[in-house]
Order: sequence, then C-alpha cells, then structure tokens
Amino acid sequence: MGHGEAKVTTPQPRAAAPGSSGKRPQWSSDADCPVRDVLDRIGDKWSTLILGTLAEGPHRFSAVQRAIPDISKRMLTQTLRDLERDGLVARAVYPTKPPSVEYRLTPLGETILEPLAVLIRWADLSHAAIRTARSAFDEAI
Amino acid sequence: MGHGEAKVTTPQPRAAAPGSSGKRPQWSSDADCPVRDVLDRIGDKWSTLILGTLAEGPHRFSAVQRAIPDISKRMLTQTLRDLERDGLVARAVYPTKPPSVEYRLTPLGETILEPLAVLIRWADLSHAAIRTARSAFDEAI
DNA sequence: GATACAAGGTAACTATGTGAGACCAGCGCC
DNA sequence: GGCGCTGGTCTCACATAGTTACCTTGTATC
Repeated sequence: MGHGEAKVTTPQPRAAAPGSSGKRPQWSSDADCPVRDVLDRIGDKWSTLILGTLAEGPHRFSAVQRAIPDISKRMLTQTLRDLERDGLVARAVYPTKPPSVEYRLTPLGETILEPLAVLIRWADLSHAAIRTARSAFDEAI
Repeated sequence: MGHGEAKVTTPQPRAAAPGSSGKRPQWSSDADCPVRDVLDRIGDKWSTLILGTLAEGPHRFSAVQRAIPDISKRMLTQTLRDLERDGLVARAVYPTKPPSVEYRLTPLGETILEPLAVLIRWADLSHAAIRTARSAFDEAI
C-alpha cells in the first residue's frame, strides 16, 4: 500500500484545551481552531527548516540531514512523518541498491511557503527592534 | 518553545544544499536566525491568542483572561511578560482604587498582525485539506 | 571478517512548556 | 473580622519536546 510500511509509531493526537464557551472572534481558542493546528505544526523547532529545505527541491533523507546539520535523526524522522501526515510533504521510496527515500513538498505544502515567507520578511525587518527591546527590558530589571 | 533565555546552539555554517545552485536561501539554521526568534515567540500556545485579543484594543489583565478562558494566570503573566520583553506589548499601570494594569500592542506589535493574518488565512483555507490528509494517513496505518 | 552506507527504530534520559492551585498586597463591603 | 476583587508570584507536578546512543537489514567496499 503505497509507501506505508505496516510499522508506524502510534499516532498521538495532539490534545487541545477543553472547550471554551461564549463568543468566538476570528481568534478562537477552540480546539478545532485551524490557527492552533497550523501553529502547532510550524511552531516546532524543525518544521520550517525542513519545509525551507524541501522548497529548494526534493531531498533524500540524508540530504535533508546534511542541509540541517544540528537535527537528530529521530527528530528528522518524526517531523517528516508529521509533515507527511498533514499532507505537506510526500515520501517516495525507490528500490535502488541501497534503498533511497525522497521527500518533496506536495502542492499543498508549496502553498504554505508564501505565508511563511511573509512571516520571515517580518522577522528580518523586526529582529533588530526586538533585540533592542529585549536588551532594554533585561537591563531595566 | 523557548521562553526565557535564547538557547544558543552551536552555530554551524552550512554548505549550500546539494542540487541547488549555490544560492544562499533565506532559510538558515543559524542560532541567531530571526526566523527562529519569531517562531519561538509566536509558536507557543498563547502568544497568538493574546496578540489577537489585544488587536481589538487595550485590555486589562483580567479582561484578557476573560477573553481567553482556558489560560491560567501563570501562563498569562508569563506570555505577557515575554511579549513585553520583545517590545510587542506595552504595559501600563493605573493607580486606581484597585490598581489596574492595561496591556496594549506597541506599534511594533501592530506590525505583526498582518503576517499573522496571512498565516491565519492559509490555515483557514487549508485546514480541511490537512484534516483529510491526516485522516487518510492515520487510517493507512 | 570489518567497515561503511542507506533510512530508519527504539530506549533512556533530560529539558522545557504548561497546568493546578496556594499565597500575597491593598482596598471596599457588610 | 471575613470575604471578594485587583494583578500578580510561588512551588509542585506532569506531559511533551528533544537529545544521545545503540540497534536493524542489506549491499558494497576494504
């Protein structure tokens, strides 16, 4: 069945906060809030780095690891699996002499690149101000 | 995500990704990478919710807590402090009968609203596809 | 036989984020 | 005096994220 070997770690649904009640603005704290979903995905330590790497084109497992030297194999595997589970990354196994596995962005995965780029642009523009504010705050203590 | 001190991993200069034409991508895994800074800030559980609440106007401490019912006082205080430290939120104390504290976005804080809105728009558009992919993946196990 | 690579799996451990809830100050109220 | 409100701080405990290290299967190389 596709690439899916029968052995996969048990998927752990991310539990969310108990239901809130009352008005819901566009910023909802509900469990099924899509924002929460997205931020839980890209908010971790490695997802954006991996997406950025795959944005340059398909990579094999070890190629991703070379591109992001300080990631451990375990986290690379796990993050890749999570991204695959969410349909942002596709995994293809080629039965070459040493079997090689290739990861690439799906069409859906490509669409997150632009929102991410907007955020990155903001980060680049603002990080000087943030660092200044941070220093000022820390010295004011 | 990293609250408090920035956890500095050993900065590793990385070579150009294989297969790419030597262009330096904006996706760096360096420790002082602004993207990491931003995602560490907004990637946590409450920051975006608080920013969204304050986007509607200044709020007092307890008003924010009413707007986000499932946040604990501890996390509210801590996240507000972190946002203040980064210059995204300003804190003003008024010596009223019970002293009241008002939080509002700084001009810098206002500027993150748009990148965030772009991301939220993507999340809204894509969360159906993500959930579908997730279900398919989970059942393929 | 020993070593290395491919792409992982797994266990043991640590670090951190988050939550629950007690406690604190000053003030008003009855 | 006792209770509640304001905006916090504090400690304890837990669950999850993340790291390190060692294991697998098979082929190729030394």
